[in-house]
Amino acid sequence: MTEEELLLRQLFDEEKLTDKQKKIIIAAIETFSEKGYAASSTSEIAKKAGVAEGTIFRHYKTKKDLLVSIVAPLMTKFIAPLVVKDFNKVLDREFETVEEFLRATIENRRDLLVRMLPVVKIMFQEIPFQPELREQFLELVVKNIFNRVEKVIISYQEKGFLIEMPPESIARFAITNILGFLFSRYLLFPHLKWDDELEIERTIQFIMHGVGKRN
Amino acid sequence: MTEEELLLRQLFDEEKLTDKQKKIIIAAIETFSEKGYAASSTSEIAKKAGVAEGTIFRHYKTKKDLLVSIVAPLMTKFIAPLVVKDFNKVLDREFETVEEFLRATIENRRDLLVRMLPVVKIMFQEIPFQPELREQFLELVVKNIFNRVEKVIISYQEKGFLIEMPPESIARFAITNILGFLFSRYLLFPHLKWDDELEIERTIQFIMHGVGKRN
Amino acid sequence: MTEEELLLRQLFDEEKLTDKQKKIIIAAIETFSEKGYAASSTSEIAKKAGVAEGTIFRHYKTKKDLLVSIVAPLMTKFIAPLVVKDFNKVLDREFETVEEFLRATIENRRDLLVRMLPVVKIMFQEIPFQPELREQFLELVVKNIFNRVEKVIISYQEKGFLIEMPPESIARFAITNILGFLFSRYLLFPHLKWDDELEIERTIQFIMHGVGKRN
Amino acid sequence: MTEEELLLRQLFDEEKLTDKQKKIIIAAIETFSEKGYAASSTSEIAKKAGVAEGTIFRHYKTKKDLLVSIVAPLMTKFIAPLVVKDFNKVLDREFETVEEFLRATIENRRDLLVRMLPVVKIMFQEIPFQPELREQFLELVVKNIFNRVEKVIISYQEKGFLIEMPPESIARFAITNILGFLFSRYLLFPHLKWDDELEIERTIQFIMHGVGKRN
DNA sequence: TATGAATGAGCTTTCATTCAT
DNA sequence: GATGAATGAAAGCTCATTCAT
Repeated sequence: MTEEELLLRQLFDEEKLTDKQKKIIIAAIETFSEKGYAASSTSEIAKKAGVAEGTIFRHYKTKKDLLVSIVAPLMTKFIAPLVVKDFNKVLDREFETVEEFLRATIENRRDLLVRMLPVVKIMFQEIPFQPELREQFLELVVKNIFNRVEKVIISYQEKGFLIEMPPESIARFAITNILGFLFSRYLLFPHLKWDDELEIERTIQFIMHGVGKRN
Repeated sequence: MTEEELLLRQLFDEEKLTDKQKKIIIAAIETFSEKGYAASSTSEIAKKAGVAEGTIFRHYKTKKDLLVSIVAPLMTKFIAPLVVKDFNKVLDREFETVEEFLRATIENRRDLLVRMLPVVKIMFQEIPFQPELREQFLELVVKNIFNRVEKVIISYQEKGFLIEMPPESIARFAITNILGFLFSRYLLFPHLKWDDELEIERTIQFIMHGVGKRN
Repeated sequence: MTEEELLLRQLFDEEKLTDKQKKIIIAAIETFSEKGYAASSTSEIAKKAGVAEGTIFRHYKTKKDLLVSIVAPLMTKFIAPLVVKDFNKVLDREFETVEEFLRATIENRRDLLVRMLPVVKIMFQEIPFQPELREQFLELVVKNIFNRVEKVIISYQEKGFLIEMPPESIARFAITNILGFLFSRYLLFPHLKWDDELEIERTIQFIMHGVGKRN
Repeated sequence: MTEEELLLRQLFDEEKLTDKQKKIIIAAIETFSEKGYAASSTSEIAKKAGVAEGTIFRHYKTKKDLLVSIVAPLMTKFIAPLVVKDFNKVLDREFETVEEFLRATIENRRDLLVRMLPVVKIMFQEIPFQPELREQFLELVVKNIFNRVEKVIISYQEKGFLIEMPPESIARFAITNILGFLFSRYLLFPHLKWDDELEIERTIQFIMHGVGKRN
C-alpha cells in the first residue's frame, strides 16, 4: 500500500466509509483525473471500482455529488494542512534563512504532493466550472493558507530576510512559482525531461533574488 | 462589434470562412470556455450560433475537430505572434531597462490577452486531456516563444541587466509569473477586487529582484 | 404462441436470455426481414419490442452486434441441424430410394423452414455485405452440411442410385434446386399461386432425372 | 473502355443522358452493388461521380428514383434481350441438341453477365424490398423471358429432346440452375476457387440428365 | 444547368439515474 | 446494502433533400 493510499484510508476512517465507498472514491479520483469530470462516466467508475452502477448512486445522490464529496474533504483535511504543516516549528526556530525554509517546505511535501496530484488536478480543472468548489476553495484553502503563510512571511520580514512588499503579494508570488513549476512539471509537460532538484533550487533562488543583476 | 470580434474576423478572413462558420466558431469559443469542452453540447453551440446542428458537422467532421480547429490556428496565428510581437524593435532600442521592456510587453498586450482569455482558457483546460493539442502547443507556441524570448534575454544578459541563469529558466519564470497573475486575476478569482496596475508593477519588480532583502 | 415462437423460445432458454432480450430479438428479426438490416432503425425495433431504445444497447453493443447475435446462433443451432437432422436414420434404412429420401427431407422440414424464413431471408440478404456473416456461414453451415450430405450421397452412389459425379457437385445441385424453389416460392414471388406439393414432386423428379428425354 | 461501359454508354445514348448523368449512374451502380441501396449515401455517390450532391437531385427527384432509374431500363433493355438474344436463330437451326443450345447460351452470355453482375446484384437485393421493382421485374423480365424460353423449350420437346413437363417448369429449373451457379460463383462465394468451364459443363449435364442413375 | 452550403429529421449510441429484486 | 436491468433524455453524427447563387 502506497503512502497515498494510506493517507486516503486515514481520511476514509475518519469519515467511516464502507469498503465499497472507498473503492468508489479511489476509482473516481483516477477517472476524473485522467479524463476530466465531464468526460468520465459513472459506469466506467463503477467498473473500475468493482461495484454495481447502482451502488454509486446509493452513496452519492448524483455524479456531481461524488465529485464534491471527493474534492471538498480533501480541500479541508488534506491540502490546507499539507501546505501549512509544521509551520509552527519553523516559526520557532531561530537563524533559519528563508531559502532553507522554502527548501524544507518544498522538498518535504513534494513527494506527497506528487502522489496527490490526481486530486489536485481535479481541483484545478473543475474550479473554473463549479462555483460550489470555487467558493469552498476560497474559504477553506486560500484564506487558511494565506493566513498561515502570511504569518511566516511577516516573521521573516521582521528578521530582515524579506522585503517590505505586502505579505499576501509575497505569498502569491511564492505559491505561483512553486505551483508554476509543479504544473509545468507534472500536468502540462510530464513527458519532457526534468532535473527536479535543480529546478527546485532555481525556483528558490528566483523567488529570493529575482533575475535582475545587482550592480 | 467588440475589438475581440474584430480580431477574430481578421483571422476568419485569412481562412476564408463562411458567415455561418464564423458564427459557429464564436459560439463554440463561448460555450467551450464557459463549460469546458466535454460539458458543451453541439446542439447548444448550434443554437447559440443560430445555425442547424448539421451545419456544424458539415464544416467540422467531429466535435473534437471543432475544438482543434479553434485552438490550433489561434495558437499559430495569434498567441505566438502576440507574445513575440515587436520584439525586434525592443532589441534595437538602446539603454532600455528590462523593467521597461516587461512593462511595455505586459501592458501592450494585456487588453488583447484579456479579450482572448476565452480561447486561452480553453487551451489550458484541454491541453491536459488532448494529446493532439499538447503536441501542437509544444510545437507551435512553446518552441516559437521560447526561441524569441531567449534572444531578448541573452541580449539583456550581455548588457549586464540579467543574471547568468540559463535563458530558458529565466523565460520560464517570467512567463510563469505573468501567466500566474493573469490566471489568478481572470480565471481563478475574477470576483475579487484587483488593482491591476499595482499588481503588474509588483510582478515586474518581483521578476527582477525577487523577494529577498539585499543586505 | 406460434410454433415458430416456440422454437425461438427453446433457443432463448438455452442462451438464458431475459424477457426483454427475447422481445428485442423477435422484433429485430421481424424488422430486419421486412426492410433489410440497413433500412431498419433501432428505434423502430425498440418500439416493436416494447422496450426503451437504451435497452437494446445494454444487451447489444451496436446495431450490427444485434444482427450477428441473431443470425450466428441460428446458423449454428438451427439451420445446420435442421438440414442434416435424422440423416443417420436415413443412412441405416435399407432399400430406400433417393426420391423417398428427398421427399422425406423436403417435406419434413418445409413447414419449419417456412416459419424460419424471416431469419433465412436476413441471412441471405446480409451475407453479401457482412464479411463476418459470410465467414460464419461458410464455417458453420456450408462445411457442416456438405460433409453430412456428401456421406448420404456417397452411400446412395454405392447402392447404384446416383451417378458418379463428385458428391459436392451433386450436393450443390440438390441444394440449389431445393432453395431455388423455396426462394422463388417464398421470397421472390410469394404472391403468385403455387401448387406446393406438385412443385416439390417436380423438383425431386428434376433432380433425379433432369429434363433430357431418354431414348 | 470495357465492354460493359460500352454497353452502358449505348444505353445512355438512347436515353440521351448528359455526361454528368452517366457518371452518376455508373457511380450509383458501383455503390449500390457494393453496399446495398439503403447503406449507400447520395453524398458518396456524388463524390464517386465527381458531381455536386445537388446535381443528383436535379436529375432524380429522390434517391429511390435513382435506384429505379438504374434498374428499370436495364431490366427492359438489357437483361431480357440478353437472355433471349439470338433465340430465333436457334429456333431455325436443325438437328441442334439441347446441350449445345445451353452451352452456347451460357457461354455466349457469361462474360457479359459477369460484367453486369453489379446491376444484377442490385436487382435481386432490392426486389424483396421494393414492390415497384418486383412488379416491373415480373412484367418486363419474367414474362418476357419465359415466353421466349418456353417457345424454345416447346420446339425441343417437339423434336423429342425434352421430357413432357410443363415448359414453364423446365424453364424455371434451367434458370434456377444457371443462376444458382452464377450466384454461388460470383455473389456468395467469389473467394473460393472455381473451375468455371467444368462447372458449366456439369450444370448442363445436370439439367439434362439429373443425378439419378439409369438402369 | 450545376453547385454546395444549409437544413432538420432521424439515426445510432451514451449515460446518469431509478427501482424491483 | 448491493445489484444490474431498464430507462429515456440527450448526446454526437448522418443524410436525403432544398435552394440561393
